[in-house]
Amino acid sequence: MIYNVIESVIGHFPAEYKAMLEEISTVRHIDKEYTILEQGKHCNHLWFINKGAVKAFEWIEGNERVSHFFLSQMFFTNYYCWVTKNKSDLTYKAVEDSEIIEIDYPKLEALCTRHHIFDTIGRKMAEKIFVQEYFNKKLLLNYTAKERYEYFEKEQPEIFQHFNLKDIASFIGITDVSLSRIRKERIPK
Amino acid sequence: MIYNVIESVIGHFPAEYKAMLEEISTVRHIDKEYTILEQGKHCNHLWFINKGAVKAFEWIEGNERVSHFFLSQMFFTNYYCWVTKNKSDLTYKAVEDSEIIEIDYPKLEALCTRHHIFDTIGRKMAEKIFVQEYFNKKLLLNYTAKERYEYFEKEQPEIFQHFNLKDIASFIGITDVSLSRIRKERIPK
DNA sequence: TGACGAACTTATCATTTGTTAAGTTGCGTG
DNA sequence: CACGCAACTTAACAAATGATAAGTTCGTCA
Repeated sequence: MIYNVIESVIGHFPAEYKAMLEEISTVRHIDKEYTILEQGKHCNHLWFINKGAVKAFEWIEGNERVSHFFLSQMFFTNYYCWVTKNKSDLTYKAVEDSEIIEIDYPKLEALCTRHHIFDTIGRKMAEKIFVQEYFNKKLLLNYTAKERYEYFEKEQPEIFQHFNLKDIASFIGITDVSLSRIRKERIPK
Repeated sequence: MIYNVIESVIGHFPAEYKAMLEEISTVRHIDKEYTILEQGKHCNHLWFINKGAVKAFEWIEGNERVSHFFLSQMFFTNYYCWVTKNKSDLTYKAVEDSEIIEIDYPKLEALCTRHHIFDTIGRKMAEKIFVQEYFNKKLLLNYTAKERYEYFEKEQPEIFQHFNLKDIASFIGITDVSLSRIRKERIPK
């Protein structure tokens, strides 16, 4: 539930604010393969996944380069777009039939200026996004593909239940063929 | 000048606030190789470089893995520490004799709660740090070592005037020997 | 139920990067 | 001034990853 996630970050979230948030939110049921936001378009929403799974990727020389995975009970948006006001560098696509809450960003900004609590939520979320990016950058810089694979296998096994190995390979920074080789070498161990 | 940098971000920065900032700041002259913040210690400051150059790195299997370069007229700190309250994962060291302004973080936080303008500065800076990390992560994920080298050579040539090639190689994610090879292959072109 | 395609694996060879060690250059310092 | 050291390069070989193509498995759907 979206309020559980919010309250885990800021503590109690009063009913009056819940009502405000609901006013600018829409629940959407989307099919597998549905494109939520396309590369080159502006990002005007914040999303929350009630059920399902979403990936974010970029076209690099004809291949999808996956940079983010989002699962049930996660918020997602292109924070880079919000900060820079640029068009989206990524495409966001559902990999399963999903139910998402779509929150209007301009209206959310308006709430932020009028109610400090929304500002706090926004800041805390931005901090979480930063730490996530920072961590993943360190993983890419400091560890081998094999170590990165083993990390995700051990620490984020849920990913393997929702995304295919080609997308996971891309996320790790290697090809699907290389990942297959790494997986093979691990079995006799 | 530090105020030019601040005003480039938020516009006019009134004299009364300048005085407040100066009260919690100390100008320090440090030697080449001086360690400003050590891995494993808490990060309680924000720094601004009046003159000089600073690198941030982490010990990975006996090698320095450089993750950040900072030059004159730049702010720097370990933002990850501020967000998570963890001890520093990086060591920050001057690579030249430098002059830096050291700003007390707890006192800065106190100013933030009392004067909204400091909060705004903090948020804008955090956004810049995020975009920087995001960009560098994309560079690592989407481009080859050679492309990354060419990017820095073209877009950030100042780096080459202050940091040695071993540190630059580390920053790009390869060994100094590999970087040397890449540089060699480029000359006959 | 049978054909197709997506997901994944395997094999082979090319390319990139790492590792080790030796060589060169230039600068600071006793 | 000469010595030593740090920065950088070069060479030879090893290891990791990419690219291409073919093979396997399995679920979907006409």
